[in-house]
Amino acid sequence: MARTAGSHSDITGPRIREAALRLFAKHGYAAVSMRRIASEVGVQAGALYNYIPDKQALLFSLLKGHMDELLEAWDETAPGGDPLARLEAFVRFHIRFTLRRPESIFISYMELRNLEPENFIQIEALRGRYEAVLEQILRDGQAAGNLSVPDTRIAAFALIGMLTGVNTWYREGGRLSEDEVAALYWDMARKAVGAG
Amino acid sequence: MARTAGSHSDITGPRIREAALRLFAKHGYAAVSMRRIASEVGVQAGALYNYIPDKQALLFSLLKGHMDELLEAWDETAPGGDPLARLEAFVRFHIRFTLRRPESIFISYMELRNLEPENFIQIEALRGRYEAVLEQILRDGQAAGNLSVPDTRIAAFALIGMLTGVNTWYREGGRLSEDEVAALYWDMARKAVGAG
DNA sequence: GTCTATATTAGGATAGAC
DNA sequence: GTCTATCCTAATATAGAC
Repeated sequence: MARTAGSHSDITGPRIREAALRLFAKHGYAAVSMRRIASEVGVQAGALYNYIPDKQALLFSLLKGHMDELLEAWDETAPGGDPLARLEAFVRFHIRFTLRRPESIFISYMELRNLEPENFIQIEALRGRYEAVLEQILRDGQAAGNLSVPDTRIAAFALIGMLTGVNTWYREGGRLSEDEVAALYWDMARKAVGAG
Repeated sequence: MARTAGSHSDITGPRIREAALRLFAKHGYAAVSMRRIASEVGVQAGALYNYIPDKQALLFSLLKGHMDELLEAWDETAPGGDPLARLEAFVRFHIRFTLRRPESIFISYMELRNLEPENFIQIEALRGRYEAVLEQILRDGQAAGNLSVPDTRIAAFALIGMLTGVNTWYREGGRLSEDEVAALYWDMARKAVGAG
């Protein structure tokens, strides 16, 4: 949808972020030029700089937005009570989020190395908070005798790695629904932490 | 170690590959220039082209070399017999390989998107062969009643994701030895597939 | 707010001297 | 086999017209 001229401040900003997210996920931050993003949006490269100060800020904004959204979504979802129920909620939440925001999940750890040091520190801190959520659930479950893992910290990493890996094979419209995928992963995750 | 002149064909070739592997893993293929690789090796950029036709061929060569090495190493390691023993061997093999070749493992799936189509197809085929190894073990174990997973294909992806994730936290010289890490992961992997 | 035009820097790759 | 020098292309970012 090529366009010619005029003012579209309301929609251009979001469209820049959408295009950048999609292109960064597909080709990588360093491989995507500002011209290419602009072309996807239907403007010239110079117009992007009405919305972002530079390319790095665009990447940071996408990652920061993703992590904030992830943590807020969990805070709204998180149940209390039984550690095992909380673990199941976390697993299903993570799978659902990963399936619905595959590009955000993808760049949020693929493009960490392209963040400048200050930005990297901020994103890493948010990531750490998310991992700590799972580790706390595992610790509580261990203390309550609901489950048994050799090391709560490493078990948390192992579980997140297992769950996030769904991105490598899942394609929308495939043989399994979102709920079926979540059920499969919950079955394996539950057993992995000795709550079988 | 800057150098000035002379002929070093025996060592320059391998050093180019080592430098490229390290830099690609740290910063990403697209973010690393040929000049930077040359600088690490201690030659000028033009000299690289005595060893490789272009940058893309360098990336492909690294990924191809890694996958070949991975598959050959497994063929030499793979035991026969009991599916559960084969599964344990696979888990320990994968953890050991991942810990010893973190950079190769890292770029072998981070840089897939920077491969040109023909090259991508080749690497994907090799990756598929490796995943098929694990899936066959799971199928055999399922048939023999050694283990129980909801879906052998997805369980294979889940396990590989879990195991490869060790790269995100393991640092040499940390509190855990390679064998201890392998034991932790084997414990979780074994339980995850219902062979607890 | 967007365009066109451009300053400036850096990239991949090659040519020819040594 | 490596160096220096360079071609050519493309990148980020900015300036000024509309």
